[in-house]
Amino acid sequence: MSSSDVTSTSSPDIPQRLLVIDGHSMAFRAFYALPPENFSTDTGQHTNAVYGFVSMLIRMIADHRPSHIGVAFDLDTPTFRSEEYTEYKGGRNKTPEEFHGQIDLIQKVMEAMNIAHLSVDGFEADDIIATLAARGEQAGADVLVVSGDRDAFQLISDRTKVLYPKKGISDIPPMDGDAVEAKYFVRPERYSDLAALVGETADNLPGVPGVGPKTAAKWLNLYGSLDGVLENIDSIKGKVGDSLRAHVDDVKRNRRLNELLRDMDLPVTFEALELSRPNREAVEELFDTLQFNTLRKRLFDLFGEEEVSVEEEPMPELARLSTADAVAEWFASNAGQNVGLHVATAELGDGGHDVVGLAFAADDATAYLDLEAADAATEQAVAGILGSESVPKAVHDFKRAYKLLAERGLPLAGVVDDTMISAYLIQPDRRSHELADIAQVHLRMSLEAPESAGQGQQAFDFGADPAAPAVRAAHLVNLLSEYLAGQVLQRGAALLLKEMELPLSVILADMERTGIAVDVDRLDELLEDFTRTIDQATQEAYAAIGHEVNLSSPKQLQVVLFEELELPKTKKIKTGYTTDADSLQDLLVKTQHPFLVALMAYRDATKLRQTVEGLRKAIAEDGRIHTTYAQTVAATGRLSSLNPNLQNIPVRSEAGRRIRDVFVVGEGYETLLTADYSQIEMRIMAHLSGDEGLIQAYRDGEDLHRFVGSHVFDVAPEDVTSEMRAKVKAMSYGLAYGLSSFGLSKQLKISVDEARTLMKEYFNRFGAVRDYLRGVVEQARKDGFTSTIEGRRRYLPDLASDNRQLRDMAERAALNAPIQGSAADIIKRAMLGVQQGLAESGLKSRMLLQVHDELLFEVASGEAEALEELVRERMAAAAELAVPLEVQVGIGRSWHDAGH
DNA sequence: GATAAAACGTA
DNA sequence: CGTACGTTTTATCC
Repeated sequence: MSSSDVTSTSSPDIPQRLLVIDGHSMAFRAFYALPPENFSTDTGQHTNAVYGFVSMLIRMIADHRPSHIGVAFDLDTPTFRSEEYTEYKGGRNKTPEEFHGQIDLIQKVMEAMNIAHLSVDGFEADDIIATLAARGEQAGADVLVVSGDRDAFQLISDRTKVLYPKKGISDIPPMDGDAVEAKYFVRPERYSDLAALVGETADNLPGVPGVGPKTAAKWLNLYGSLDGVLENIDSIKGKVGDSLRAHVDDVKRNRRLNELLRDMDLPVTFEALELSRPNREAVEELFDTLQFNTLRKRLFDLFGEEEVSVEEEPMPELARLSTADAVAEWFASNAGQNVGLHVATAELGDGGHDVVGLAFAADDATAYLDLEAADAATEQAVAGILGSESVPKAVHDFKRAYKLLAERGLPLAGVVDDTMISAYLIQPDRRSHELADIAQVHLRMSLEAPESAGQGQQAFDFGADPAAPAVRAAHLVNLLSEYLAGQVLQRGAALLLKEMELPLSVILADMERTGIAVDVDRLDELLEDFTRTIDQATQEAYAAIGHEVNLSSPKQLQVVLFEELELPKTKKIKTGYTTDADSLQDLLVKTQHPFLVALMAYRDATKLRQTVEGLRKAIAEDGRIHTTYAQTVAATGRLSSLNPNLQNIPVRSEAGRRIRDVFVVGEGYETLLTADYSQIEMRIMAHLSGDEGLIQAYRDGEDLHRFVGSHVFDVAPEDVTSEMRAKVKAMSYGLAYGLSSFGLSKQLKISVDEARTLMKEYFNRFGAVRDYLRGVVEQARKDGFTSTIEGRRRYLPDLASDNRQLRDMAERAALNAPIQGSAADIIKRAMLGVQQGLAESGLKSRMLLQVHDELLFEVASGEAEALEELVRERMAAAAELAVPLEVQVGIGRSWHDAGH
């Protein structure tokens, strides 16, 4: 049996999730987000709300993957609420002219998409929503209500959450009971009571003057409910008590009106809300008249990607581990096998995550441990399991799990597989290695548990209980680990996984947790400085052209440069002509126009300010910046750094280096120490090519570029000019990237002929390099992959593509991957060696950052000399090449000082 | 409101 | 028409 993602019909094997949307609320949101003047058809019908609505809907379906959807709309006719209270929802502004007709159009789109929409005379959309949500719950589905109306909070339960859009609908966590309580100090069941007391301006329902959520919540929590408050109304003291007594009728009325009906007599069943595929023809026709073109593709892409799921074995029965004995027993009875582990988390208000439980999956058994409910003995027992090297575990995203557990004081060791890393080693070019994706790709299984597999056990009820999804994840990790292990072995990556990537995860986790200290005051000074420079450059730019323009807008700059100033055209890009830094420099040389000078100064300074602002925001409570290293992103095997990216902190310009100077040694440590490999990629090229000349030059410790220059230009080494050296240097590095003579000529601003001659001379003298580069591509075409020195592969199917551009790109990637990748392997090995050395020697100094060929350390008091020796030795010993690995070390109070 | 494109910082 | 990344801002959608 197979089923698809969003189009699952009556197949019972996907957990049901109902999305209930407040149609008007979302339409208005869309309307005010998009300017109506930019969205209208030739007939003059505005479509901004329609466009925004559909755009958001697509995003919501993609994000939340509902099995059922219902959209509720209000009617213009009176409702039972306005009958009772004529001012209900009064005082609202009239809907703008441009909004007219758009609700009708939205409903037409819903019909074309086969999405149920409802409106009922005499009732509000909110009542329909409440009724649909209730029916969804009765049918056993999870419910997500999308509404901009706070009254919807009363619907929140174990099964129902509310998406209350602040700005957009993306990337905001749905509100659950805890979120309501955090914001309003009462549980969702009491929210309507609170709203009755406080009032709701949006509905024109005045509350008790002087009473806000805090006071209302205090009363409600004291007396249990609004009824309780009213029963004790005379015992409430003070001005607010008087105020309450004076407005008690308002409160009662508010409470009557804000209660949503959950049992309306609706003409649709829950089954009728089931999401099916859009009616393609109807959508095509409607989008033709609406003149929606880009949305069409997004919509069909959404429904186009069919995910196929295989019929699967039932998931093993779930054990709840709530005692230390239960933990010990479970692991004893599953001893000897790799256990899939998933760390269950709950979202914190600040965007962080908190560990709430642990799910385990062996081959024939699964277990969940609720850490929030666990007593000390149970936690201690599981800590013993987690920290045990002899209990083998498989995890998805080991580094994250390790950090999460560490935050809670729990260890994590004995991890023999990380399914994320395994998947990455097998397919390093994939953009996502998330559990849901790789489970789909490798197992054809969905992260969402088939309900049938649960055999009706409550254990697999996808309600508020975090156990079910966590156990499902652990189960998939268990299955994936077994499957991927075979693949990893087949592709010769087993050692990379076990001896490099897995131990590295721990090192990276510790580096991330440690972070690096920054001097906040200096950072703020820089911000001011750069801002001043920006202002000045802005004024100069305006003065040069006699009017204002958004200097950050390439589009507007094109108009200024190529239309107003009629400067020579630059390189063509999709949107016209480029205004990038290289081109501006060219234009400056050609025209000397003062606007260009000001613009370039503006660009420099804004870039620097952005960097500073980003760093400023990234400072944690401990005064340090904690980056996150991505271990499974770069296709070559490099790490990448994000939130913030600390691998692209400026260093080339003087102003940029001032930013490096704010990264400083932290409290309790003596200084920073930086160590970087000298010309590691060139050395790898010398090694891989086996070129005798290059190898000898490195062995003799010669200035490589001077040496190469003397051969290419046929002069004595001492007669190599700095210009010659620069050319050769650019060419040497360019070769590792697949640089063409055309590209070289552009970079060096020389003729293509001259560039070609230069390359020819180079290859005449260093023929092994040419042979190597040719051989790499040839071998890759034959094997389908390239390999680094450590055997890390990159698969390049595009080498066989008919598309010339794709094929050329793949060839350049093939040239570069073994070089960049080998360098990545070497520094990873160095990190392992250094860390081991630190542990063995008992030094207190610690590794903070990795920047591809550089490691930055925080040096403990008195350890500078010992650390330098250790780092030099371990980095140099990270690989056995035909040439020596040279390491440069610098020491200083800041990253800048250490590096210069 | 969501997404694509341009620009630019690093190795 | 040189590889590998991440972040920010603006323009676009009709």
